[in-house]
Amino acid sequence: MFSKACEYGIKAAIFIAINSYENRRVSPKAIAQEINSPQAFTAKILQELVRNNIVNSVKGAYGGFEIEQTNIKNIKLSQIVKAIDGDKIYNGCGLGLEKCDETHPCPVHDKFKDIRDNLKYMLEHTSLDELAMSIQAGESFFKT
Amino acid sequence: MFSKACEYGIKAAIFIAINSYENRRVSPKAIAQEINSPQAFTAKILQELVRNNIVNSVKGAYGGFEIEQTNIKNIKLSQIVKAIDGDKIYNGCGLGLEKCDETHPCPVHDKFKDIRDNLKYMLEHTSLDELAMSIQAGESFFKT
DNA sequence: TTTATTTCGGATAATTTTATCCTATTTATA
DNA sequence: TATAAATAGGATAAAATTATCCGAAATAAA
Repeated sequence: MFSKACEYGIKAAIFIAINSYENRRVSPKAIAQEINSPQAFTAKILQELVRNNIVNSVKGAYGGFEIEQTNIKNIKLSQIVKAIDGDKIYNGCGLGLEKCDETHPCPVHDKFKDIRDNLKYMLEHTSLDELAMSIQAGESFFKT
Repeated sequence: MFSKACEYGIKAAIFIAINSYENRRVSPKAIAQEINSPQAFTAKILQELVRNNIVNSVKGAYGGFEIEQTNIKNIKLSQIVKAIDGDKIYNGCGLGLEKCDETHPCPVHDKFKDIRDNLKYMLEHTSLDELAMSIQAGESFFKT
């Protein structure tokens, strides 16, 4: 579904959100430990999230990654996914055709339509805030 | 969504089905041309479909790949996907957790539930026959 | 201003996926 | 039985993804 990079990116963003609500910046090291991901690779993905203005980074002592508290509710899963994996997951063709739409569909186009629309809707309507809350409430988990 | 191998496998199976209805066996070369895929790689994927009893191969002169006509209606997309990509697409965790279920969910588990269930249902209820018919009717296409 | 801390970013390596090539094996037919 | 036509399968290669390492740049605080 998502690439590993994207999975790490989503989990990292959630963890940063949780800490930003507590006014704490977090390091790639702390993030990687918490979400169970390779640290250096996670750091690369964080750079990508920074470039896409999803998280903010502060260099130097007492620095780290953070998200402006007022933004956490506005950030949608779709933004993170798009920043890392692009939008092929809900805009691409299920069978890899370059051009695939109503007028020139692949054999599974119609079958996938609802699923892809639902996926897109879900990603565009799920906020980082929701996900952070469920972790904080102990209702969901980063690691198995 | 699917791997390239799986995309090729699905398209190949559809093309074989169409030809099997006409009592024609097809070669990896003909398949690759029709579905726009690399021939040798496609041949590997065909072997996998043969091993999973989804298509039948006949070696030697006048040989090729075929599917028993009476089976075409019974073969579901889920069988092809499972043979090539496994079932992680609808049984795996959206964030890559080894163990992720109702009692120990990842942050997006609930959000993905309906989507994955719908995907699973669709794959399990879409037959090769349907897809072959839509191609034959000129209602869908293998290439862009 | 120096030092310690921290992210940034380039280089590289490992792994997986995708793709190619070549030979062995099988089989129908002449 | 010999031959031509096919698939099977092993060995590689290429490309993409995942992962690691290290020095440069930035920054807060002593």
